[in-house]
Amino acid sequence: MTSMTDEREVIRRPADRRERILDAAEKLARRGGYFGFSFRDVAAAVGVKSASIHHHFPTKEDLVVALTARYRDRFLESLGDPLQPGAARRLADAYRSAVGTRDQMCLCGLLAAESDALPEATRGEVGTFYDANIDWAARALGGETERAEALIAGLAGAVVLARSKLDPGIYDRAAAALLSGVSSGHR
Amino acid sequence: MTSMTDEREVIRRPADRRERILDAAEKLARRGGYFGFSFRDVAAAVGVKSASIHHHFPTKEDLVVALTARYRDRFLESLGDPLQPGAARRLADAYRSAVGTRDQMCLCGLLAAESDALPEATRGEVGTFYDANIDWAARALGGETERAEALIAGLAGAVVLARSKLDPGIYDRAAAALLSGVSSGHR
DNA sequence: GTCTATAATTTGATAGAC
DNA sequence: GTCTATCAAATTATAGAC
Repeated sequence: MTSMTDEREVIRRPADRRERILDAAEKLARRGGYFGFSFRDVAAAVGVKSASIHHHFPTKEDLVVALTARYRDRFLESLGDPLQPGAARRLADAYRSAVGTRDQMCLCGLLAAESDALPEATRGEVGTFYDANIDWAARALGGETERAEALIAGLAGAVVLARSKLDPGIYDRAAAALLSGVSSGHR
Repeated sequence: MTSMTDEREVIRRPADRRERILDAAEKLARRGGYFGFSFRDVAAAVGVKSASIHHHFPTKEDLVVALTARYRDRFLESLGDPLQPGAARRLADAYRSAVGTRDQMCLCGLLAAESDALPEATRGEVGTFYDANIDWAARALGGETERAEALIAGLAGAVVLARSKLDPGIYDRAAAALLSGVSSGHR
C-alpha cells in the first residue's frame, strides 16, 4: 500500500519539472521563434543547467515538438464545443489572448511563418494546429470550410499585425470586420 | 569627360555587389527569419567571405534593415495605384507571390511574427510595411480603414496558412472569401 | 536528475595585408 | 573591396561524477 504512494511521487515530481521546462521554453519560443532561443536560455529561466534540459528533451526538436503539441492541445481545449452558441466569438477571444502582452505571440503563428526552416516533425505539429482550427471553425460556421479558412487566416494575421504595431485595437477592429463578414452568409 | 565615365563605374559596380548581397540575404531571411541565417550563409551564397559582407553592412541589424526597406519599397511599388480598377485583386495577387514556392515567405510577415525579439530599427521597418499596406488598401476600398485592416490581416494570415500546409489552394480560397466579404459593403 | 566539464561547431564582428 | 586570420562568445550536445 505504501508502494502506491511512492509510485505516485516518482511519477509526479518529474512531470512537474518537465512542465516547468515547457513553460519556460514556451515563453521564449513565443518571443523569438525556433532559432531565437537556446537551451541555456531555458535552463536559466528554470534555474538549472542546460544539461538538465537535455535530460528531459534530448534535442531541440524534441523540446519544440513537445512544446507545440501541448500548446495546440490546450488551445483547442480552451475553445470548447464549436456547436455551442457564440462559438465564433470564443474563437476570436482565444486568438486575442496572443495580443496585448509582449513575448506572448501565438506560438504556432510564429512557427508557421518559420515553417520552411523547421525540422520536419515540428512543421507537422504546426500543420495539425491549423488543420484542427479550420475544422473547428468550419463546424462553428455550419460546414462552410472556405469561410472557416478565411476567418482563421484573418484572426491569425490580425494577431501579427496588432502585435507588430503594438496596437490591440487593430486586432479588435479586424476581428469585428471578419466576424461580420462571416455572419453575412453567402454574398 | 572621361572622368564622368570613370565616376559612373566607381559608383555603379559597388551598388551591384550590394544588391547581390541583399538578394542572397533576402532569400535566406525569407526562409528562416532574423535568427535563421548567418553572415557566413550570405557570404557563401554570394561567393565571397563573411568579412566582405561586414564591409557593406557592418552589423546584422544594418543588413536586415536595408533588406526590409528594399522589400517594402518594391512591394508597394508593385501594387500601383489603389484608385485604379481591380486594386483589391492586385493586392491579393501581390500577397500570393509569397505562396507556392519554398523559401519565399513574405519577409515582413515573418519578421512581424518575430517582432518582440527584433532590434528596434528592424521592428520599425516592418511596422511601416503594414502601415503602408493598410493605407493603400483603405484607399482602394474607398476609405474603409476597418475593412482594409481585416483584408490585410486576412491576406497575411492566408499566406502563412497556405505555406505551412503546403497548399496554395488555402490562399486562393481564403483570398476569394476575403475579397467577397470586402465587396459586400456594410453588413 | 542534476551537476561539472568539455567537445565540436557556429556566431557576429574586427584587424590588417593586399 | 576582398581577403586571411583571429577573437570572444554562444551554440547543441555528450560523458561521467555525484
